[in-house]
Amino acid sequence: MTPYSIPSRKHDSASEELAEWEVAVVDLFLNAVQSVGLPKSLGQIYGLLFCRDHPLAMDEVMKLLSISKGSASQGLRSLRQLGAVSSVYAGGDRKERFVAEIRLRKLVSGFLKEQAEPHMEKGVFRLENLRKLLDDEGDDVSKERGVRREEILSGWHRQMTRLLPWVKMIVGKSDRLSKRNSE
Amino acid sequence: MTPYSIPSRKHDSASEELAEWEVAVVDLFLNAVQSVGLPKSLGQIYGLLFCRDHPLAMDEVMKLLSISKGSASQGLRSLRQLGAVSSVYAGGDRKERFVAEIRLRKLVSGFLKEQAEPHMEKGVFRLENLRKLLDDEGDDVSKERGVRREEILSGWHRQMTRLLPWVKMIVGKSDRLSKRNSE
DNA sequence: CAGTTTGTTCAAAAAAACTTGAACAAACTG
DNA sequence: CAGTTTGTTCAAGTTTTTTTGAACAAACTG
Repeated sequence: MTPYSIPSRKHDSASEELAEWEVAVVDLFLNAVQSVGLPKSLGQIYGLLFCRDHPLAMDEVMKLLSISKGSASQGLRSLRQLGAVSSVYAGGDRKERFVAEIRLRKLVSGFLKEQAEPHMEKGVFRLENLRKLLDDEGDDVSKERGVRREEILSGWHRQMTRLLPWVKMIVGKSDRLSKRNSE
Repeated sequence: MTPYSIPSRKHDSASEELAEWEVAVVDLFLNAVQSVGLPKSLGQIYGLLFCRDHPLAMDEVMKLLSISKGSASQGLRSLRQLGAVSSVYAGGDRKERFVAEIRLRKLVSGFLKEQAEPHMEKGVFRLENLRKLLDDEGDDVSKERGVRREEILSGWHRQMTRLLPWVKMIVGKSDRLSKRNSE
């Protein structure tokens, strides 16, 4: 377009706009997180940090992704809670800066701990409640049917509870094999 | 409330209202499906069918759950596509009736096939696109960084691809152990 | 066939989820 | 301390998703 190549001073960390491939990565994560039911700004932010070698501060994230202060703040908090980013206070600077966690094992186990496990716990209470309702059920035919259903659900719950550790283990293993271990 | 207990003739299949425990089960599934990113009407419908011993027709589902024709129609179609319900044409009746699949193995593999696998395939194309963009990247420093990221993403993709069969296997195994096998 | 039953589709309405930005708080700085 | 920088919160606005119901199609029925 312009006769001379775009000037835009590049400092790697914190250039003013994203490289084309970075846009593609951000978009990739945007889609990926939506598929597991997380807000897309989480994906954008994580994707950006994933691309960079050096920590970014919140205002840089806002500018590079053109998102609001609120989204950036809340998004970074959620990502930290998921264990997907960690913050560092580097440089003489007072700013908090963020880096992406890139060990799949950590990402998966953080996701499971924050998303799956709470659901499993809620499930325990729902099953307890169900048993209580069945105790009170007057109609014997209905009650018998309900008891059978409760047994099935309890079985499912037990099986899902068993599955989670395996998922962590399998992902962790491959992670360890694919590169030299870093933890 | 009323001096005499509610009359409501009960025929098990297709009584006019849900037992208290059935409401609890419907609500349980409503929450469960939302946690995996599916519309809540899917959970309600599945939950209702899960409770019943006999197939229900669409109009019965609509009435029992107070949902619209459109929701029932679309919901049942999605559930069938996921392999979570199957339809039967029983009785002299021309109506299509539905029963819930209650083998966890089937439910999980249906979910993975319809939800997870399409995402994994899309991932292949995204990675291809990323490599193409990196070929075109002019800035050598940025390109080098991008290539490293692409390697990480490819590794993740490979690992997730490996995980899926294990999930099916583990759930399938426990399923087989917990009750006599039925397939 | 005219009428009935059964089920699908899709535009519009409703509900849910996400984002924004202004107001606020906290911590530093000169 | 008055001023600045950094970050959080939340009500209001926007966008996305889901639900509704009326119109339509298909298949049977007398």
